[in-house]
Amino acid sequence: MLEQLKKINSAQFVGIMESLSDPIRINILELMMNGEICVCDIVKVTGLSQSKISYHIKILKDSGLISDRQEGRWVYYKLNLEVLSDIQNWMGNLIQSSKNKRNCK
Amino acid sequence: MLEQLKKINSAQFVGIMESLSDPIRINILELMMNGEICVCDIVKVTGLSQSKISYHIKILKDSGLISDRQEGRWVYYKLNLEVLSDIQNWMGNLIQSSKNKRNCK
DNA sequence: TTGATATATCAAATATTTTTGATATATAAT
DNA sequence: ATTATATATCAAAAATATTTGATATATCAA
Repeated sequence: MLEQLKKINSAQFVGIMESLSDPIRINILELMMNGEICVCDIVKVTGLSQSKISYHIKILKDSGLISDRQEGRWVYYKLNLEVLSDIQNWMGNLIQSSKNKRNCK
Repeated sequence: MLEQLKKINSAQFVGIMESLSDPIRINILELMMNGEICVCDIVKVTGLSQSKISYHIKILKDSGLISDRQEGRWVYYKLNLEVLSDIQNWMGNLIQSSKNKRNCK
């Protein structure tokens, strides 16, 4: 099946969608658009508590959307663009399959 | 700003991600890939309770991802492909901006 | 070595989402 | 008119997710 060529499956997709389903996390991702950022800078910019930011970052990391790199006391996080592309493709597939199979209208 | 040309904003994006963050709802969307489907058929195919399906369908509908059409006793739902495209574009923008702004590596 | 900073984690409190079973409404069939 | 079917909605219960404040660990600076 062509399906098996897909990089992510339905369960992974749900996991990533879950990690995107919160405004704080979207905000964090948007901050990462400019490249790497450390936890303390996210805390400063957002004004939210450190433990709250750590909590949300963990969810993003567990879903695979971001990855980290430690440098001394700091941990820098950045977007995993490949995973975002996978999601984009998954949606593209859904759209395409729908268009092809659509029988009426 | 070019930003204003975007079809959906960050809040709408979160709303749609929320509606995608549940396996039952992804399952329902996948069923809609084949075109319109009524609630009772979703109930039959999934084996889940009718009120549960109605609950999840409402979330999908409220986010704008699906739309409905009544025919007699039946209500048929279908994917809103334009909204899916909007989401796909939103991700594309995030990816592109990230690539452009990325300074290191 | 002592003190300060960055981050993660934990348990308890809160808040939100989901499930369940019951009921309501509309449509159609007998 | 009565009965059956499709769907939506509601309130209570159950399940999950998030927030909060405290504490632990590691790194660095003085």
